[in-house]
Amino acid sequence: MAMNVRTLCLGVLSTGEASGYEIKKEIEEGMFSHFIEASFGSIYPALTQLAGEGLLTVRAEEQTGKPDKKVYAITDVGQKALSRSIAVLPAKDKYKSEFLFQMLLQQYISPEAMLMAIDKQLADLKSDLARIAECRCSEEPHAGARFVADYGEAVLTAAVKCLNEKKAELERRTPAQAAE
Amino acid sequence: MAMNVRTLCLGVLSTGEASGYEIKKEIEEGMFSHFIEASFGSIYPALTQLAGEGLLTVRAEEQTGKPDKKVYAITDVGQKALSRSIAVLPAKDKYKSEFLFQMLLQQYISPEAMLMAIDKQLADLKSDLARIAECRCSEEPHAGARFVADYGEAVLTAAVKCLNEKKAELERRTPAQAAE
DNA sequence: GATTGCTATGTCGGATCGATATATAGCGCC
DNA sequence: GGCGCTATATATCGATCCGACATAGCAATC
Repeated sequence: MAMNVRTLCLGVLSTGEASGYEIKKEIEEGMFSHFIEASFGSIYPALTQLAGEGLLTVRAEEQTGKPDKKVYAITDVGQKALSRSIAVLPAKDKYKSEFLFQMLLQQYISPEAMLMAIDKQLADLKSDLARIAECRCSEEPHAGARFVADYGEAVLTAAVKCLNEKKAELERRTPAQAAE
Repeated sequence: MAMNVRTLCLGVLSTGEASGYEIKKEIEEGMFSHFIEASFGSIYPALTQLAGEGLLTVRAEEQTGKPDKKVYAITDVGQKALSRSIAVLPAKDKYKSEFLFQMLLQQYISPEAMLMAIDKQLADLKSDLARIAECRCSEEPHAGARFVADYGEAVLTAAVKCLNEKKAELERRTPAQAAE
């Protein structure tokens, strides 16, 4: 599956027209946020390229009180290219975690630093869970959105549960530092 | 936390000396594999650079039946640099999934293609779980390794459970294709 | 009226990936 | 014997992508 920023933009635009800025927001806050990332430095060039190839149309929209924006919409050619891309068996998930790197090498840090890292991880996980709950309410729930929300919720909930256990265990062993 | 290939190499080498090739294997098969990735194209330059800066030592080792290898070992300076790096609060986890991208846009693919993707994802998750179980046995279990193994197991098990439910639900709704 | 924050587009250096090249050796296979 | 495949081992290089920065208009707050 050719999963690059091009395909990502086509995917977001298949749910409705949007500007580059709005695509970034969708990637950061919307349903796509749970399993994908992309920066402006790759989104804007990709949009320009896709529009040049006829997979997207551009429309300049003037706004009052805000800067003008370029609204992109997917074309039939673009939709077909997207369908072709997602018909291929997906590649394996990629997961990168500085947190687990730190936990694996915990022998080199203090118990306090470890507790702080765990608390930060718990906060991150919970904010992700909250975002999923928010998406469930705000967007009309089609099958795809429900699938992703359920999967994300299951995984994040399991992570939170495991971390709470680890934290309790750690506080039992170092009771002096447990009083935050 | 400055989490780049340099820090990654220092982290792997803090568990014992190794060649570039062995570091790659550790990243692919060992304890680090669950939350980190790096290619030869970034590992080899990083090792050369780190050795040039005195954070690593190099030793050419001749082997019979195999090509010679350069064995790298971490120095005191390197160990201190590693400790400084991991003392910082970790950045947020990064998770990229072509699978969930496909599931979110499932309206554009056939139920059969969806089932195949789910089966592949299940196979990937189970092979990851098997790898964790293997690491638990083969390596001597220190606190860090147990932490990472427990966390990974919790998350992957939850994902498998969720996917099995989704698959059963899908097969109830499309019983014609369910007979594989 | 100054600073901060949000919307919006874009560029650019550097980090990283993925494919490829090179070389040696073992193993099965017909 | 030769052929392909796999494994060990190092290295390079183009394409991709991130992260930081630049720019700019307008709103709100202080």
